[in-house]
Amino acid sequence: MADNDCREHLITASIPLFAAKGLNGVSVREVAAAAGVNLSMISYYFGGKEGLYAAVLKEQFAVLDKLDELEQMDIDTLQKFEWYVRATISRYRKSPYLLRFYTSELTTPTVCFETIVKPAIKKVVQMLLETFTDGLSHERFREGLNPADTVLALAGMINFYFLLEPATAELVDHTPQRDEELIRHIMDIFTRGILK
Amino acid sequence: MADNDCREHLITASIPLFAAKGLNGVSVREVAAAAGVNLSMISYYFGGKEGLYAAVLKEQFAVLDKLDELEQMDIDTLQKFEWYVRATISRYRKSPYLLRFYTSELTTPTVCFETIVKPAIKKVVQMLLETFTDGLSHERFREGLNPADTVLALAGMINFYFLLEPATAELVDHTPQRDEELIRHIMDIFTRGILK
DNA sequence: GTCTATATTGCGATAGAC
DNA sequence: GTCTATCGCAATATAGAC
Repeated sequence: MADNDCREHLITASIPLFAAKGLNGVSVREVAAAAGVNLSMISYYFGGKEGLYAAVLKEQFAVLDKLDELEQMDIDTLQKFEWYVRATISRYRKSPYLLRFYTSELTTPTVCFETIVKPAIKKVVQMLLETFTDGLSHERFREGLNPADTVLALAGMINFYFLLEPATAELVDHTPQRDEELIRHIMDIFTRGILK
Repeated sequence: MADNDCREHLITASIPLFAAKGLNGVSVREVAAAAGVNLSMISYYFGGKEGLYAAVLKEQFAVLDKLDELEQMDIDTLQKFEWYVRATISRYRKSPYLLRFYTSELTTPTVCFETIVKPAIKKVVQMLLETFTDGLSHERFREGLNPADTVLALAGMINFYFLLEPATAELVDHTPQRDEELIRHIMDIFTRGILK
């Protein structure tokens, strides 16, 4: 195996395993076999199983950095929210394991929660809060809206839809073909919900 | 230890442990110590660790049965949705580990997912779908609403708020004192979002 | 029903050869 | 860098005494 292909193979192979079974549900032997790599390479490259898991999480959450663009965009607040919804959905489509790591860390946190996951979530929420308060002055939002409740409501509508997929696949069509309809639907409820 | 106090002690002590660390993150020794009970009692009463976990999940999800009342209530559709929101929040307050089992099973399912969790979730979603379609004829809902997207949006707003608590506690006030404000806020967005 | 003691398996990590 | 072989430990489960 040339150079540190090993390293990449281990990360790639362990993503679906960690996502499906969690840190404790996966053994180093299992990961090594899936990666087609010797068991000892995990300690060599990552210092152990937890190190590999941390590397996976770091890579998974790196995609959230793109959300920074939102601040400098020259569009109105509601368009920014729609951009967030659209970016979130496209992120979950491209990175189908991200939400699992997200919620797995929220419910059964590892050491990575404080260092990687919590900061990432706080950053997103904070960005949404700023977007909302920025828009308060020149948008026609109705009175009495609580900023936190408002942005969490929007985030909840999208994220929960994907979170529930394993349980509702037979009840609700979760295919990407419906994504545009879903976006319009969520934005319709949200927009009518917060405008005067 | 009188009668099968052992059994109860084991369930009670293991709830927070399983909720915080998942099935694989907890050892039988740990549970036995927390319950003040001999290790072998787990196999005696539950046939092993997985049996104890299944018993815990069954008990945790039993509270969802109360949602059946909703069907026979003689109130309008929007009031039914508010009752659901209110019942969900009060359930999470009384049973603070329920959401963790919920999401833990959704992200890293055990054998209990198919037998306990998925049926429970489907039942709730189905009930919300019926509530919505029942209301379609005599409520002034706007045209073009997708039933599934609509009820999942409502469920998402509530559930996600609680799910994010570990990450946003410093950013958002999650105390029960604000529950009434949260209910009103979610219902305001939802109501404006779906009415004509 | 409850205990102790133990059987057995699988785990993560690494020493040392190449 | 990659391998084999193995160490030491912790896991679940249970046999058998009381």
